[in-house]
Amino acid sequence: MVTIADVAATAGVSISTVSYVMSGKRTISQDTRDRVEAAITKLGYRPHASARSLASRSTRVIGLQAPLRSGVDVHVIMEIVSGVVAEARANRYDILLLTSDDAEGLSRAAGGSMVDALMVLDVESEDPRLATLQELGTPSVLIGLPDGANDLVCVDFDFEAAGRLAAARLAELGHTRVALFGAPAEVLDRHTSYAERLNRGFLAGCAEHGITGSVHPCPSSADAVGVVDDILTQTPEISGVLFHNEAALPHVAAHIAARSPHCDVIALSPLHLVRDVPGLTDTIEVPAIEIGTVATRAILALLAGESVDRMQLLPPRLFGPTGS
Amino acid sequence: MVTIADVAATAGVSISTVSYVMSGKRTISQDTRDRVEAAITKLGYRPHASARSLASRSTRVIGLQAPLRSGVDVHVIMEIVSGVVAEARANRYDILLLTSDDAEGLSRAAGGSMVDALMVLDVESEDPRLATLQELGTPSVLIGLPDGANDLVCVDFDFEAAGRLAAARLAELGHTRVALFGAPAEVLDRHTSYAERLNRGFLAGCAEHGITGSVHPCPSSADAVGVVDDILTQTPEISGVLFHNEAALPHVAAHIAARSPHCDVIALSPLHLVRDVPGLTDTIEVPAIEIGTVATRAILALLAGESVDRMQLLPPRLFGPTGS
DNA sequence: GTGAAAGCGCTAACAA
DNA sequence: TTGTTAGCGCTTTCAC
Repeated sequence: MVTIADVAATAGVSISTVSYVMSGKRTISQDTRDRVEAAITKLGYRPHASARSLASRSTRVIGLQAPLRSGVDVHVIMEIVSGVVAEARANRYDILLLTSDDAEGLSRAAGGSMVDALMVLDVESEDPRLATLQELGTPSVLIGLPDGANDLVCVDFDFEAAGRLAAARLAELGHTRVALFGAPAEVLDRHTSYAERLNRGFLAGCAEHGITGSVHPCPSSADAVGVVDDILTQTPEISGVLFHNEAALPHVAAHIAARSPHCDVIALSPLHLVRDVPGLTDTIEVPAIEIGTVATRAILALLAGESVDRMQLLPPRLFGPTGS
Repeated sequence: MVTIADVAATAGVSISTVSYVMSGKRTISQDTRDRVEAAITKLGYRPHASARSLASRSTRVIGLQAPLRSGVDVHVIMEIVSGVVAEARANRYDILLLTSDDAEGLSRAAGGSMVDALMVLDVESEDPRLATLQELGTPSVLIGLPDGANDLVCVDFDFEAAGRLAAARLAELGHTRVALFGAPAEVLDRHTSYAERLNRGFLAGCAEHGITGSVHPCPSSADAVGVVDDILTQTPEISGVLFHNEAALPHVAAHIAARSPHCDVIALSPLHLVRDVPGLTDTIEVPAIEIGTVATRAILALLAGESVDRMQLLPPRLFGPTGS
């Protein structure tokens, strides 16, 4: 293994000079810098991450607790994760994946000094991990919006505003009886924050516009077609729908278009997933990659000791069938 | 921060004794052991991961390069990853997520001693990362099956056998003209190993049973319906289909059942994704979690210096509509 | 059965 | 502008 001492010897300088060339924390003469960099390249030197983090008390690793649970939208999780990884790497951070979605995984990573910061996805309204995060004192960012006061930084899509926006749009289209088909029952049972906020916003938006709205859980499987069909049959007045379940959308979209051609359907989804889905009136984008990017920037800001907004909600945007 | 010295002082023993209590590499008297463990608990001691790995020359971290690319089946990737994480954690290993799917990410992680081993998903037939892995000399396992000789350990589902099995089953059902709707064109263009193997096995199976088979790329979007429809219209003799595109399956399944009720459809998919999809004759399971588990066991075996099969292909299993 | 002490490879004072 | 050196917190020889 090539060590900093090898580089120093090859370049004919001391090891601290090599260290300072790499960190840029000291001014180095051009000549010295050149020789050191040449030696680094020649030897293929890579600093030993553990040695570095032991000495510098910083790992340049962010712990990411992403759930691989059922019912949660895999595409969205994947995109958030890829946004996180990309932004982290762009700032020379790596990602340690913690999927056991319990608090112990968080303490293990932080307590063992494996990470400089923690990011937690899919936060529930009353999430037991929050207390752990507070105690740990490790810089942390949540993706999601738990209830109650806490001084953790939260980043999320503004699902409540999205619900309102959809209701407003459906009212504008002239509908007076509308419905939200949303997360599967198991997600609501866990009190997943985003699902509850979307429901709340949608109903509030309906009230504001004097129209009647209802919300219905929707399974992610092919069963969704039957569920949706039943409800549209039972309540034939429903003429506008907000649909938020990426997994079920392909099953359902064509079906609604066929059975109720005059029904307007707004999808809440990452745009690329609905690009070719027929029968959609509009789409409200879930900016999944951006959520990951913004959350990561928040972590980087915390690590840099900068002040960070305790809550950052990305506003919804409405796109027509051909793109805004 | 609590260090091993604090524990030693509290327990009234030396630092090395604490270390040996934790590692179990030395026999310790019951009394000493009790006092040390009490001190560890009392102080909430967690060994510093970097210090440990610097001294022991082992990180207990596995680098996982998982693509978050388009066209690749997200559910399957997610399940493989969750299988990997679960098995790794069960053996006290953590996962460092490397998504930039280039060779540089691998050298960075291995060269910087951030990981003890590497795992690479979604290997292509001629994958530029293989040369890097060979040079690095880091214990590595591929999920996928590249062409050509290499001494890397490969784990995958036996897509070729699955193709054969599907062809045999369709022949058994009496069909003489069958088709495989498979991966999107962009996946084939990248020469992704599994797609090519599936095609090969399917066509070979058809030949073996004296029936005519054809293979067709299939987009993952809602467009799939049109593509499939066109082909079934152009070639009305097709009466049996093997379908391998999880994303498109929900769009297409009901459509085929409706337009061609006598057409048998076999899905190649993780079982839980097809549980409620109507109109499927059979399903060949893609055991995604198991792939992750088996691949991780292979890495653990390599790390333990045990001998490992250079190629481990998980055999396909056929399930009827109600399960096996 | 236990302790003392020499590193592991790096960073960052402190010195020059 | 550069070098010397004391740690960072642990593992593991060597010694008792």
